[in-house]
Amino acid sequence: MKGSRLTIVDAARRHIYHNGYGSTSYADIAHETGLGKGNIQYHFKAKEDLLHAAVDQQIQDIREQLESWSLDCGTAYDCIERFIAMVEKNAKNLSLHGCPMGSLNSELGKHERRLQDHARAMFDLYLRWLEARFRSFLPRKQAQARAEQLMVMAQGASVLAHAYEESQIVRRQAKIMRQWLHDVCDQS
Amino acid sequence: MKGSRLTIVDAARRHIYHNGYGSTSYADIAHETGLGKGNIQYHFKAKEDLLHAAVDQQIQDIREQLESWSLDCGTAYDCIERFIAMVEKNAKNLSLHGCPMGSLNSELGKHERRLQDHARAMFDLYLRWLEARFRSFLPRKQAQARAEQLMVMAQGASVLAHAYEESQIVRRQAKIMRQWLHDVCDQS
DNA sequence: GTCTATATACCGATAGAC
DNA sequence: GTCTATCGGTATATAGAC
Repeated sequence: MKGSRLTIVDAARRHIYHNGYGSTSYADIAHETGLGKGNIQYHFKAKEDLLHAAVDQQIQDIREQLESWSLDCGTAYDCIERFIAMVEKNAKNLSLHGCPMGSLNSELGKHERRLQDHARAMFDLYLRWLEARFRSFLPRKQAQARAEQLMVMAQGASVLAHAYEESQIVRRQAKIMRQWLHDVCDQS
Repeated sequence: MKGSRLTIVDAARRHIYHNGYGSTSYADIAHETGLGKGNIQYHFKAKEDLLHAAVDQQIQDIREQLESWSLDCGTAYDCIERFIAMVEKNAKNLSLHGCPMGSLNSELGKHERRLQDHARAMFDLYLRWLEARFRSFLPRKQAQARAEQLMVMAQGASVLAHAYEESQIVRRQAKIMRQWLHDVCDQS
């Protein structure tokens, strides 16, 4: 049995991912958790607090994910391919709801720049981790550029797949990313 | 002196692009145009009508843009590079507000799938136009894949540039797109 | 066509009973 | 901790005066 607070944050993450932050209300979370609206507001006085908690938990998940990849994978190449495999594995959700990281940043970037500063930290985690892997076989500046390029491909695939509600777009782009990664390694 | 209706649609396009559809109200458009709220609602009974009109006008703009590119540019290669040049030229706006086409589709895809069906038509226009240019030197299936890949890069660059409010990301990716286009032509 | 006024609903936030 | 009740603000939408 987990505490109310964690239940609320889980529901908030899901609802924000599926409907966006602006279309997420206390009433929605109350309905989804079965708790009263006042209870949600006892734990999170302001709506912004709810978002910060949801982002914090997601950041924690990403940290653990990247750590486990670093341990599991042998070479830097395998690590980066693991990232691509993650994108491909989530093809269905990406086509249905977009990327949880990208779509949240897009929404908050429009008119909640202060909150977006926090959401951007998710991008930082992935980018710095990818850059560190690329640095095993590339100079610093090139490693940075390659990490950025891979993230651009992943985000672009998510946007297009979501627009067309077509998970095959993600799978096609994952294949292209693998070929690209292979070529990048060859050239080094 | 242009009519009220056109004034309203222009303001709606700008406001929706800068703030998102969900955060655009009749009062916002009234304030931005100097017209009364009731006047806006006389021309557009439902808020959805306002979005449809804004999207329709943007579709018209895209059509004219693509037509003029087709006339101006000599080779198919030049046409495609013109698309890349457009992305690069808009780097500043993309970093400040995201891509008008991508961010609108992302928002509507979350909880307004019906309206998103209309917004997706903008993607269709660019993708079909790009595919037609690639077909000058590639078979149908490959041309389709290349058009999709280029759009993925453009959208990904927009998302990342918007998240970091950093227009240089778009410029770096435009350079990569040009190199990619060059390689694609070479291989054919 | 343009405006004011109003109906109705939902939101975030707060106060207080249990 | 959990809930109900309520306030103030704002949204879409409608009715009607000019």
